[in-house]
Amino acid sequence: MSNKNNTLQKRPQRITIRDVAKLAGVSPATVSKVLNDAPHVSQESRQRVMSAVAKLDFRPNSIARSLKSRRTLTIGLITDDLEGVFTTSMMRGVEDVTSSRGFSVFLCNSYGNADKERAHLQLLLDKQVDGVILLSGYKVRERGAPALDLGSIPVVYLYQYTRDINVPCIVPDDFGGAEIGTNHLISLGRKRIGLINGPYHYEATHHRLEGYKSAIENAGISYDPSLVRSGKWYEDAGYMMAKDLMSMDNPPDALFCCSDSLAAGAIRALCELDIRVPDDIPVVGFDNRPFAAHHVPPLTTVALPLYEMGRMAGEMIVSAILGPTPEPGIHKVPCYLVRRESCGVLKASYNSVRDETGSYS
Amino acid sequence: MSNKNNTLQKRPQRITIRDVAKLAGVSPATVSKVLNDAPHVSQESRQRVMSAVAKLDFRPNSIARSLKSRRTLTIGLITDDLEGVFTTSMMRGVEDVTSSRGFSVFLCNSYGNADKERAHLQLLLDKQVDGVILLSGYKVRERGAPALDLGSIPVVYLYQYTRDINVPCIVPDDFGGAEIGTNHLISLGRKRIGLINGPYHYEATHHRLEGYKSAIENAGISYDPSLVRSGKWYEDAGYMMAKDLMSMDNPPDALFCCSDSLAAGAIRALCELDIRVPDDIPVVGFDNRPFAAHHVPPLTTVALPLYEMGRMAGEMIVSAILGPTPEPGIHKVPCYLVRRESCGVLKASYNSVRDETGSYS
DNA sequence: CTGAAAGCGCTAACAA
DNA sequence: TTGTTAGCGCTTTCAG
Repeated sequence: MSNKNNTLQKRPQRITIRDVAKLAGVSPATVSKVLNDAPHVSQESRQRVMSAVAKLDFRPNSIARSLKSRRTLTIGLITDDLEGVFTTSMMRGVEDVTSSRGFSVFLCNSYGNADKERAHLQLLLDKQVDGVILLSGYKVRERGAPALDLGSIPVVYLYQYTRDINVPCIVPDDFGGAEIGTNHLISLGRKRIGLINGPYHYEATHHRLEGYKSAIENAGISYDPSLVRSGKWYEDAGYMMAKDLMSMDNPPDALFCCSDSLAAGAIRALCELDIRVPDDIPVVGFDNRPFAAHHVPPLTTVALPLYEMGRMAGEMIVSAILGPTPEPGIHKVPCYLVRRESCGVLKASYNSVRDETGSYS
Repeated sequence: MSNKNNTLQKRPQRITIRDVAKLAGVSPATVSKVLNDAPHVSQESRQRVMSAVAKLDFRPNSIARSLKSRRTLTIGLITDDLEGVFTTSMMRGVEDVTSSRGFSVFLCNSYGNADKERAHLQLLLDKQVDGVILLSGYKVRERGAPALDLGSIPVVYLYQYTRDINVPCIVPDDFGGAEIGTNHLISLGRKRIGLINGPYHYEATHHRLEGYKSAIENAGISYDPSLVRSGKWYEDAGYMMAKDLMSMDNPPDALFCCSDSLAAGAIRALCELDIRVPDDIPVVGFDNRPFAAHHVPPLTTVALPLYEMGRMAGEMIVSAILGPTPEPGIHKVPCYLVRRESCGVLKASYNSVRDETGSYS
């Protein structure tokens, strides 16, 4: 039974390259060439094909094209935590870049579960994706490789350190970020800068400590380990560590906190101690979380370049697919300072930041 | 292996159904039948095929399958605002459901721009998606239809009212949610409940007002319009409206705010006026934003069922594709109350909510 | 410059 | 029950 008979209800037969060929009075091969900007087509044929395409509103079927060309112009994006606080900015970066290059992205959420990751990867492979981005909310990833062997399909790690050194891996420049934050406090004339850091099982914690030291020492201040604290990333931990630091005989004259939550907790502690921010103690945070702009006082903070990281991951995966092959290994994306009132009064308007306490108007 | 820039690199030949057939000593058609659990295959052939599949680690090529079957088991998810505060929960719901049904989802971000939406839809059509979900962060959508005619491809609207009544449209039950919030305050013995609402160009605003009225009147309290305020959704607006309400000769004895931001602003105002929350004035918010759990005091709030809405959208689109055809028109998903301290002391632990001020440990 | 022909990997009639 | 055949819609030699 020919399916010309049942064109009506189910899936109306779409226009094919043959229809275009017929209307233009050329062969399907010629239409294909025109569609792909291939050479060796007369101006005349090209014109006729183009107008036939326009007239029929023809669009080539990507599936058929992919089957032949073995390219789907499709990538998979697997995230550990779709609702993670850092995830969407990176996703947006990936999506912007890849879609501008004509790629589509399959969204997969693994919940950090290896079985789910494997299942998603399998499906992606079946669907012949051209590449995969593995995005993590900076969780510690035990595994150094994807949960499934991807064969020759390129992979890029986003916000996730890995032991697999043959693959590009995009992370923030935590060292540089810590330098920037510390230097800002130094530029305010502070000499005893307390560091409120995260737990040491995070890579970032070590890099940020080193960046802090580097800035301190470059300023000719000697590193004093008694000014350094480490704990969870949460608000409460910041509160505790700040109280602890301020109770020293020779307390710090500024606080650099390695997350905005820590900074919020620290400021709460300072508040309770009747220490004014920023007049007595300026405070710098890290991350540039949306709430930082609405904190009281608004937080000066070292911004994580999440969107840029996402863009870079997108560019790298596209590059790995279309060439040239990107450099494998760690790629650090610079952090930048966002100045707000927790480090001194600003005259102009703040850096514009999405309104976190209500983003719909 | 040379590879010029922008030259598509082809990947090595994968194992095909013919390889399996050869190894199993049967025809490709038989392999296909086994793979698709079709009848009329001997137990013997089935066994041999299965073991050949296992031995070769064969996986059918979805692209080839799709070309033939005209089904891609793929849907498109277009969001107005990938970084919107309500977006990811819904996305997660969609992803959970669709992936459990064997579908993959293409993620597209339109930035609320019709041209971008059109371009994405075009690409999705080219890639032969089986269905599309249009997700909005509850922005007002001027257009009542997708930016591109999708022909016979099913569409579901998520968190977005539309004039297109032939399509399923999933929204929260704002009316019911407002009833729940208001009733909670009534159950606390309050009689003059102030309503701090959003702007009237949102559908939700009207529904919530009606829900409030309904609850009030069902409780035998007569509706007093002087207790109702409307303004932007933001914190500042909540502050202003609360101040205004509390300056009345006969001020409210409770406040129902139609967003958590409004509630935060209202509480700030009450604080300034030395009015205690919840003892003098209990306050209920709306949305159950992550910060609500960490507010001081933690906010009792009417939760938007975002994840459930996402799941429902996923179920509907799958249903529209595989049958049975889902009911078109508006589907309201019930809101629910989350009790925290802004309405009275709680003995037990709070409802568990993701930690918003630092979700990584 | 153009088009006929041969597939990409899989499915589905239809014969055997 | 099985295998043969004929495509899905497009690309790509390779003769003409």
